[in-house]
Amino acid sequence: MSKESAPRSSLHERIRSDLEGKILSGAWPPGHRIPTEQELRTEYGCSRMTVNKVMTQLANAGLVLRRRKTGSIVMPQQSQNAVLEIKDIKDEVTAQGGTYRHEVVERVLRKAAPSEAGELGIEDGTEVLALTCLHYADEAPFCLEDRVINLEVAPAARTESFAELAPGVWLLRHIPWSEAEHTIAAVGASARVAKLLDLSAGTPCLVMERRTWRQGETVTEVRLTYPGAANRLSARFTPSAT
Amino acid sequence: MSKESAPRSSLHERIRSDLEGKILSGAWPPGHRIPTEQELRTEYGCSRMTVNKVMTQLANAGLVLRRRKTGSIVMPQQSQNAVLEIKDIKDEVTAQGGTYRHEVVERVLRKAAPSEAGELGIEDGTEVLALTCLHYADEAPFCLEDRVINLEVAPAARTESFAELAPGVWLLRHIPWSEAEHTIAAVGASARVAKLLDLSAGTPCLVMERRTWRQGETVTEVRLTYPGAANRLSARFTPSAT
DNA sequence: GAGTGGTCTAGACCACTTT
DNA sequence: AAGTGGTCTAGACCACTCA
Repeated sequence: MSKESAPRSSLHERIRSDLEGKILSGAWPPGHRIPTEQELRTEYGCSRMTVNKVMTQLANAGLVLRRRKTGSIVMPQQSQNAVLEIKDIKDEVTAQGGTYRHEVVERVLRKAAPSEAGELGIEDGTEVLALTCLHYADEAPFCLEDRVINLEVAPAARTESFAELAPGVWLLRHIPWSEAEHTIAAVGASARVAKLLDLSAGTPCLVMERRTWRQGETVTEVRLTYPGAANRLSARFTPSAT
Repeated sequence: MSKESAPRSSLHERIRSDLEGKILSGAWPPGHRIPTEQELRTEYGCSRMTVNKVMTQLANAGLVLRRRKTGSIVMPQQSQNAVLEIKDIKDEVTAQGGTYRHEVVERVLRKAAPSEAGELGIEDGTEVLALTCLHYADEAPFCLEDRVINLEVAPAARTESFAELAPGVWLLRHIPWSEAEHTIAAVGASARVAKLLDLSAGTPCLVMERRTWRQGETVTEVRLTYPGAANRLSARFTPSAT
């Protein structure tokens, strides 16, 4: 069997759009039973593999719930779980037309303190690199970066100055991560933060802490402090994950 | 051709894990050329469809870059773009073993003011429902919710008291969303916020604004204000999207 | 022109779940 | 026992891109 015409979008994409539309428009409300793969195959005049591909994608995206024997239904209860994209610092600035630069304020090679080792989930005395950087937008400091790098996982960082590439970007290029954890909070600026970011003490700041692992080993832990009023984290997204 | 044994995990899952391991461990560094589908087919002794399925997933997850003729490579530059999950307010509390309740402080049915209509991207005079709610954890207020609902899209909200279900959850159950946008910032508590959340004015607070659309129409806009010190948003995730 | 991925098919067997 | 999704195959044609 051969196909005949030039498909602007692929068949499974068109089927997917069609089904997504029915779900997101509310035409098929949560809990609504979706035709079986056999029925869809007939409806769209294609093979079962093709509709199966679409349904698998929709299930991964969390739009439908698939069950054997009873068939698939529209996901009964959409999760409020949503996701916020965290952008690269440089991109944040340049996207707004600003000029970006960063500066390494402090660079200390030392052994992990016991408390630190516990936090990082590494052994006492493991060598780490502690960095403090300032990120500037149009020559005004707008982000303070306090970072600890596990040299056991990222030995190449030992001799890296981070003058050209900021630590975050450098790490991404050299050490792929497999898992990460974020925490975001609002805190008043400490004396140190106030001085470095040129604020008055107590100014509300957005603090993001991120820890990154590669295959179970901690790669790095970083705290990014932004003056809260001037800078925002934002993102636009859809409920689909695929 | 038939299969013989009981696969603990499916074949494509095992192939995927294998390839992911090679990429995430660094054995295949960014830019490394991945065997062609033909080679993988031979290596794993399966059909091309199966390796194609795996490679498609890895490409969707952003781990590999696929190109015709030249073949696929490990994604040269992992994006720092990551995602932060935003959880349901009630789940946030109960996950920590607290007791949760909410209270509707104010409920006003009115026509959208011109400025508001502009923000929401709706027409002047569209009827909206403005809500103010307090969310309590163990009887202490921990989140202030200011919400506007577009009644044109969600007419059922007109007669809903939101006494049982908080507005966020109610909307999820009744009006599926297709797109959303988040913004997070740190601000000092205003007099109004301080009073409602029982804080002193100027206390750093985490403010999350979320706007939700369904098929291009604004469904709702909400501002959630959390005392910054006590509450944090956090999430754990992997770079894979699939 | 040749190599690669993108897509699709027709059919098959299996696993799970409900009846 | 029967219905449904989960997976896999062998083969095919096409589209894109490089040489």
